[in-house]
Amino acid sequence: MPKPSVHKLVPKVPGVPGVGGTRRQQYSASTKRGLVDVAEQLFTQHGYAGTSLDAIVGGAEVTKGALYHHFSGKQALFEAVFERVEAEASRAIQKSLKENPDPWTKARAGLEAFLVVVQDPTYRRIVIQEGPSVLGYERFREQEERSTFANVLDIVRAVLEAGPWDLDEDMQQTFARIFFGAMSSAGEAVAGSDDAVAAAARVETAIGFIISGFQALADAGVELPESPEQPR
Amino acid sequence: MPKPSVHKLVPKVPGVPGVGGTRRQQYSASTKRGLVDVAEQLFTQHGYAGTSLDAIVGGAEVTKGALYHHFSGKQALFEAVFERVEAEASRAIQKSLKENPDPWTKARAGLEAFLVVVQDPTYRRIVIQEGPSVLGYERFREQEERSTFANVLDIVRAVLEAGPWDLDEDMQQTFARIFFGAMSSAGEAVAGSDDAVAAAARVETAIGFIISGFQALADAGVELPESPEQPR
DNA sequence: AAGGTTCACATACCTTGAGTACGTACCGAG
DNA sequence: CTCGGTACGTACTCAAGGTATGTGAACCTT
Repeated sequence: MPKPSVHKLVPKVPGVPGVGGTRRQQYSASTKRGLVDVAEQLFTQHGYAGTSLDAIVGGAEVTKGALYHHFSGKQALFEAVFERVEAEASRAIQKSLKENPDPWTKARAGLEAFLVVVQDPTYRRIVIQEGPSVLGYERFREQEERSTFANVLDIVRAVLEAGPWDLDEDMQQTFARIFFGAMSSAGEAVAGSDDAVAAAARVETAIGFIISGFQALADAGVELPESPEQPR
Repeated sequence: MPKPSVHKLVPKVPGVPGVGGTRRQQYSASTKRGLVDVAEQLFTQHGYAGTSLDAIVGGAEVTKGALYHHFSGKQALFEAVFERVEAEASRAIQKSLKENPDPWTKARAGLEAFLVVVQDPTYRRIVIQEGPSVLGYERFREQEERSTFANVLDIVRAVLEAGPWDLDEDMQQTFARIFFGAMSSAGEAVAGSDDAVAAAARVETAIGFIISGFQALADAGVELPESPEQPR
């Protein structure tokens, strides 16, 4: 006795198609989204290894057949969750960067947005904690490269170009990496703190101080040593 | 037919005990070390999830009975590996800090040592990549707190005390966190680079520049905003 | 409108691997 | 010498990821 479809049947009106594609496509996309939703929730709560596929398909009220129809396996499902979480975080940060032409205030706004993102339990668990292990370092870096890290790189470029220095691409990337790591670690400290508000204030003070150091060097016209040439 | 012992029998001389305890204790410690050795190697190569206990006990030429006699499970075995890797890294860094009384040169020496450590594939895989996921964030942080991070905190304290600022404990911790994250991320960039030497040089240039910013602020006598009071 | 085709699942099964229960040999104490 | 306990080895259980195959509903064709 096969289970009846859980989808509510909507009458098909030929001239008025649903928002996207045919009914089958809509239903398919719906169950797929449902799986990712449940997976995101369970992965956040119990981690990757601690979440069984049975629990996921049970929560989504489907079976493993559905899961393996949409995803090649557990890891692929995690990757879908990962991408969605990363994308949302990236959008949140970019949004805060809009309408901040001045690089210095832009940097501080970005920092603040990043500190908010990194306190989201889902982002912490999926991206920071489980991401490197589940995806492997290569894929993890690839994903970050074109989302959250891209934002940081953007900010760092703006700040560096405000100074008297002329840095090549590698050097800009290096500075961005350093600030990205600093902000990640700082964000973790904030999220792990008893008093997140006070901790966030401390972080902003500290990084603000570092930025002030940059400004001081910029004002003093201090040169940066040339990026060492690659002897190939 | 139970397998015979693999241990080479050494004659027991009552007056001259082996370097540590009785023969049984030596054998026991030997197999335990063997398990950790093999586990470290396999975890580094194939990751935590990708390494089966059968492979570990096979490599160590024992059985699961031995493994579960010494460790409560797979995670406990990983933790033993983790602690050893962390301890070794910490010792390497501390060694480079000896005989560097000046805080600024001490900071640069520590940075250099850290960049070497973080290029070790074992450290990268066990501590950075798999650590947070396998141990969970709490245990991971606990472990780091009293090893590698302690070194960074030490350095940061020395640098901060060289300046005109009087920072409370929380603020010192915050700065240490930030620099720890910066150095970790920078180290990963170095390790993931095609030309590790050039990348390391860039990192040292960049962080050196940041430190210069500190020195500039210190020389100018710039005050740091007071750490916000905890309202509770 | 009827029929066939394909997609979107459901069901049943296989396999791997972590963990457990229990048996046994060897070391050490008396 | 023997007796107790430690340090394993052996055989099993069970959970969980993955696979093979069946089935009905939706789409397309005429």
